[in-house]
Amino acid sequence: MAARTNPIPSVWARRQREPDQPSLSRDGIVREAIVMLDAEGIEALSMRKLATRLNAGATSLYRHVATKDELMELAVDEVFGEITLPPADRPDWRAAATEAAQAFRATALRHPWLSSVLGQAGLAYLGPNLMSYGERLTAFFTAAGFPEPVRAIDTLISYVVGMSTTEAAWLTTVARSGETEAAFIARLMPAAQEATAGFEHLADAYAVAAADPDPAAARDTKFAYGLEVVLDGLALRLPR
Amino acid sequence: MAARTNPIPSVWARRQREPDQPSLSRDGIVREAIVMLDAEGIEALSMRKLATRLNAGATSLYRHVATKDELMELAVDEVFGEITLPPADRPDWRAAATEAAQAFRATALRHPWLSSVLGQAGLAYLGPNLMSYGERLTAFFTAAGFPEPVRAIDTLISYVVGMSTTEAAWLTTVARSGETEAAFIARLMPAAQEATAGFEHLADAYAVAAADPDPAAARDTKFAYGLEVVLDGLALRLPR
DNA sequence: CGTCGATGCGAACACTGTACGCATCGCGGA
DNA sequence: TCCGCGATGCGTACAGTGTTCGCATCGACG
Repeated sequence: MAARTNPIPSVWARRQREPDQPSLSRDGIVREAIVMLDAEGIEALSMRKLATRLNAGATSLYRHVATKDELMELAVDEVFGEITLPPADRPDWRAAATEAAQAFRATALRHPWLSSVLGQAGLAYLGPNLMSYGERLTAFFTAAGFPEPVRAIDTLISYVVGMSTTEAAWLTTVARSGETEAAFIARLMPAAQEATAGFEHLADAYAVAAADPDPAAARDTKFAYGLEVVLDGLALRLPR
Repeated sequence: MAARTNPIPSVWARRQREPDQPSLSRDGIVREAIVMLDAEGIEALSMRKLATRLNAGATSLYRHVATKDELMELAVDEVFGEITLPPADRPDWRAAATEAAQAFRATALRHPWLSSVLGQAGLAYLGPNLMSYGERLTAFFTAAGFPEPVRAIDTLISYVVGMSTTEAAWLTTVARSGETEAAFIARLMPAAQEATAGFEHLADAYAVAAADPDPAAARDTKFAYGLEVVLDGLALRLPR
């Protein structure tokens, strides 16, 4: 670090530790990967591009991460850490479940690549943040008096995962088009009309959906509707 | 095929139409792709390997299919065609919905790669078989008197998709290990115990699940439980 | 000062999806 | 009979991918 007076050229070639980029670290790699995934989508993430962003050589990443799949596992668990749950002593299980479900959906939509990874790997990651999410959710349902709390949360998060991943995939398609959601729907309508020709119920449904001026709000209420359905069904399982 | 006596070399070089392999066709390509996907998983499917299986050159496929993504779309819609729905005049909406849900799950488990594709592309494919599935499902709920049949089926298939894709991803992981499901679970237990250390509810749940002698049956009842929950919730939306 | 484990990285390998241009085919018209 | 012509097959090539290997360099410790 001290200025050496030695004129040997190798001095200039010698790598100097950059203070703002404290070399490579597992966490740094994962974090930058998430930034890239959010910004450019899952198919744009390559080890080489990621390394370039970190001012590193492509293969240096493999000192901190065994494989790209492992990197994705770490990224998934990292974003699961974003999900904030209500405090454990919340008395109203229904409000708590609603909050938990909506928090999950919010992060799934904030990181649309998540649905791709879940489709390939499922929820079997065993990462600490996912574990803690499951644990706290189970605690809510146990405290509420559910006889089979694990079954209950499996049902709930199946719904949440199914709706959120479908939604995220849709939003990814929209984003790739570069248009607003409403504009994309409008452009899609001719194809949809042709595809639903002969299917009267669907044709109606598509027409109604396409006429909605605020698609994002429509998705919100659609999610909320299904969530209420599931919670109603679960409430019937409560003793008394 | 017949032994020609003409010694001109070009005769032997001339391509002979194989009768059993009636050259390339879009349907044939899609069908063989599905066979490969089922047998070796989604990451094993490459255009070159698929072409080799069809006794074709790699780039010949592009005469019938614009891109690999398009091929996957076609494959997805093809397997949606496998889903058999109960006859439309079935009076009991609940039985019909159960059958439809179970049929979906069955094909999702028979073609585990489907969940990967759905994670990336969602259900926005507009393929004819998917359309017809949606149409007939909507018809059931409309006939049953649901005020918002589209909302109802969105909720139902969100649950079904969420549970089925998670299950399919799990089964893929198991299959890659080459072990039976029970053996794989047994081998996973140490890691799971470590991962759930400090999470008492989860630790219990994992221990109980690992002790089950028939994991496949356990998955069946888990799916059925959640399905009943959703249908109960939906039943509350029926007038009267 | 010398050594050692950890870290970074350039080159290379085996693949991938796909664009391009040429060869070949069966067929309809002159 | 011959000629063209559109459809089909395919060899080559390109730009990229994840990952392995072996070498260079580093900071810390004896």
